[in-house]
Amino acid sequence: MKQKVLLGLSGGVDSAVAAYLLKEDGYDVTCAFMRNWDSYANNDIMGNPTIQDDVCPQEQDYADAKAVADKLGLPLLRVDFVKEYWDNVFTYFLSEYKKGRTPNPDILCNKYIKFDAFMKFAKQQGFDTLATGHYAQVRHTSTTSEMLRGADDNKDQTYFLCQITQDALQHTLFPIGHLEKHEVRQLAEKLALASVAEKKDSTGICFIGERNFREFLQNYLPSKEGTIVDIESLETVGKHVGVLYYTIGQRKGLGIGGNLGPWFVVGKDVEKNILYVTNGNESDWLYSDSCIVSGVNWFANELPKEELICSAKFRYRQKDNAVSIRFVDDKTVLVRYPQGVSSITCGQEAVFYDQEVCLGGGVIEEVFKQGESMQHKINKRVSNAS
RNA sequence: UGGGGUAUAGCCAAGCGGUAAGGCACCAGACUUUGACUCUGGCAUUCCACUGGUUCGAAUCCAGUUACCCCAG
Repeated sequence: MKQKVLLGLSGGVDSAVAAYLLKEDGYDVTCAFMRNWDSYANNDIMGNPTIQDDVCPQEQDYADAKAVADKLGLPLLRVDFVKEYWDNVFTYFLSEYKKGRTPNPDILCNKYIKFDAFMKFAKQQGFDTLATGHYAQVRHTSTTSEMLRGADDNKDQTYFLCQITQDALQHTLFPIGHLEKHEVRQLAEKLALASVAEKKDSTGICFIGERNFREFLQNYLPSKEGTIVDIESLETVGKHVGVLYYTIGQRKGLGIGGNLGPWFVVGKDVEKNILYVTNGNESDWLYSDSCIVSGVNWFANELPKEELICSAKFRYRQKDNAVSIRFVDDKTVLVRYPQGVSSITCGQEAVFYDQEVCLGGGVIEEVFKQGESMQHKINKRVSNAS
């Protein structure tokens, strides 16, 4: 009997080709189009470039997905996790921003929606396996499954998948993970999947889309003007419109002119509504050498007992950083990188790799330099001056 | 109201008689399933504080006006 697979079909080229490959491999494939965001119900008005369009992008994506499913002769379901997305992803997203941190919603979307809510739906509907068009690979063994980077290292998406459970991984297929993007497009071309073959890669928050980000946040978090202070001289160098809208390492949107070159955000005081910046991208205030990562999801059954030498990414598409990590408890690791890495941001994810294997990842809680938290360094600098 | 100095795009800032460098900011693209970073392009068609003058030709020289700064009082 053919294995039943439920494939998330987004209306993009990757999942379309994944559908074809699964079918070729002899699976009994059903497709599902997911809708997780309702712009009107979710008050996603400001900063939304398509809010006035006649055809909303989601429906266009559905039409494109439908065309693919029809072309391949596969059934297409529609599923709706708008409530789950709001409750499990977006609520957390906003609460993190309110704390002055910078969350990564797409990692939560994979954890709670695609590989949890959607996975449960699949099981209820009698599917053995879930598939998606991610650039990632799974290696199944008798006891566990490993997640490997996608073969196209320019498109590798394991970073976003670091929080899915071992159990979910065991029931997952990534049909295009061994391909490179241009091969996927070629296949789509060859199969005459006209609706998606030349479609531009989607960007922005998954299921929400490209937004003017500051305006997007303003739909949910109030503006509150304040000062921008140079952490070096402690002089006011500009004004901001809301400390929550900026992130560590950010250059654009500060509006600071003058002759000192570009400025970068190094920290913020949410209470006092002050944004701290530094001059030049080589500034010491941007570089840290260790951090604490919490809520770690580790794919292997056993946690390493000793310090482990591996590599890490602190943001998507960042080059691998050489690190050593040590578990301080079963969900928390201390990550060290004495060479120094710039702009590591609390709330973002640190994801660990051993060569091609994605080991797991967790949320960056606190960032240190020479044993002192970057936040403390800022606080100390400010209080020493006053 | 003595003397000296400076006035160039939103902010800095080159230019010193031959027809407006550069940086920051900003805007637009590219890159990108988060936020960022990065890259590329655009950004004073000339009233270069203002008004006259010299010159084939001035932001650049001269005179006056105005504003600000500094040193003296």
